[in-house]
Amino acid sequence: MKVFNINHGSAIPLHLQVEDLLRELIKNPEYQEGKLLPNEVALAKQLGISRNTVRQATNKLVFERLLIRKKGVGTTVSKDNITTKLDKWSSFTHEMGEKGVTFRNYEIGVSLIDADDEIRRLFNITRKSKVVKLERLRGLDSGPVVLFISYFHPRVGLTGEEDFTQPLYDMLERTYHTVAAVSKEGISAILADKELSEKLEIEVGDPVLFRKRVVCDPGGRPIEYNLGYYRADRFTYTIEIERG
Amino acid sequence: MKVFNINHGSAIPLHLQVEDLLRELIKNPEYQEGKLLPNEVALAKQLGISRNTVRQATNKLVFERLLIRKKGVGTTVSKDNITTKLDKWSSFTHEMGEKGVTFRNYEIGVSLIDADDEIRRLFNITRKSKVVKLERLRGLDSGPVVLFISYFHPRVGLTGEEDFTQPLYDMLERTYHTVAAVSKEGISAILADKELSEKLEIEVGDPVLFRKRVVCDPGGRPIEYNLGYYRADRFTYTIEIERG
DNA sequence: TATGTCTATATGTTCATACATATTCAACTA
DNA sequence: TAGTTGAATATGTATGAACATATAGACATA
Repeated sequence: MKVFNINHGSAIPLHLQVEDLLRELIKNPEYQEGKLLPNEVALAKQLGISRNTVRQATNKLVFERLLIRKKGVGTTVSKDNITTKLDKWSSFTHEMGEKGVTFRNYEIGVSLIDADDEIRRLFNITRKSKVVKLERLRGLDSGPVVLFISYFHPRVGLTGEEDFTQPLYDMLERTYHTVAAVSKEGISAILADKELSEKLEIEVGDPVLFRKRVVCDPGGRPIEYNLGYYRADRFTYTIEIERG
Repeated sequence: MKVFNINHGSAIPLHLQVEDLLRELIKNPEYQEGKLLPNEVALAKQLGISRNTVRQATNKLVFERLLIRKKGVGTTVSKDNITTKLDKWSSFTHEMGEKGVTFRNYEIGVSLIDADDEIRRLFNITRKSKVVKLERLRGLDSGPVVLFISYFHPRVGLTGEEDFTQPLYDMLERTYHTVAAVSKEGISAILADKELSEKLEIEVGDPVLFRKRVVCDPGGRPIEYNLGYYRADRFTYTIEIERG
């Protein structure tokens, strides 16, 4: 059993040390399953610090909704499922990285295809144009969570040779000097068909959160058409909105 | 010039009162333009409370990135908080009205119920509190589109006698002088159960877009918990996002 | 069987206090 | 003039203490 300790003389403030310690501690399965954390007074005593300092540390985690405190009961780990914020519009890789969740690619496929009607209209391109289609299945260790299908405007000049393991929009910016600026999204619910059910490892007819996204450059011209199919049991879209 | 005051005897904790006060204060143009807020010690003295309590209030705003504290300098309002006006945030009636679609109520039910655990936790109320539950089935001439279920914090003082045919948030503002300011949403996909299928006039197992929404007052305290069940075949959630 | 009451427990709130440290700016110095 | 020093100021960190209040469980009561 690993023992956590606090260094009073360190340059690192105590509450930050405690915060880190707690972040490690709550990875323990028993806490993930809902067991109460050591209470504040005991924790303070055990670490040789004051209760206020413990609270200063837990405050941050409570704010992040990682911990839930209940008066008269105790403190537990929040068991919210994976969420993402729409307000910080960013690539999925980033969102996941921020939360300390390990996200990885299951499958990546790149191909050069003929644009269908919808895509031609969106990108305003001619009948004969080819577009790059990027298919990514992403998820956690426990299994796939989302299937992304992206189509890119020929203007970005993708060849199909790119490294798509890095965060997507970073790559676009760095490599193509294209700054993604505006995104339009539509969210809907659908049922999994055979192909989706196989890829997402669910049953045919299971609910899937379907998200369309059009990413435009600063001039408002579409550069990417992105379809996202999320396993509804593992993913919730979270939005925080402030009124002007 | 409006004077802000703190009520020591109130049931509302001091730090929440200070938080509200600051949220109002920083709307002042001079602070929006970068002027330093009154320093913590002065603020505490002026309000007749301790510096710790002032910090407890500002901590929250700092965490929300509304305020920026700089050691040795002072505290200012964050400038880039303009970021994501996911504006368009408005009641469903408005959204539809803007689109020129005639929306009407199919069914409205109001009842006074005992709060369950989730609602008690959200509203931070005691076991015995009753809350108003508002159920609205809305749609077009062609049939229902969405089932709304709302729970209101006792603080808004609903009695069940209200006229719920008018746009909801307008009514709240006009009638209760409560300005809904922040909304948190989670969107997910579910399958229709028997009750849902009957109300929305679909089949059991059809996909339904499920949206949870927490509406808070300017102090960040929840005033409404709103569940929306949308027929996926008739409704798509649309979001437009601009990057800061 | 309910219902109510008490109690131990854990978090919630608030205060007074002390010292650490980053920033600014003015005064001093090479 | 350029650079250093030092005081004033503001936030950052940390402690100890006290009382408030919600919760769960044990116990007693109708």
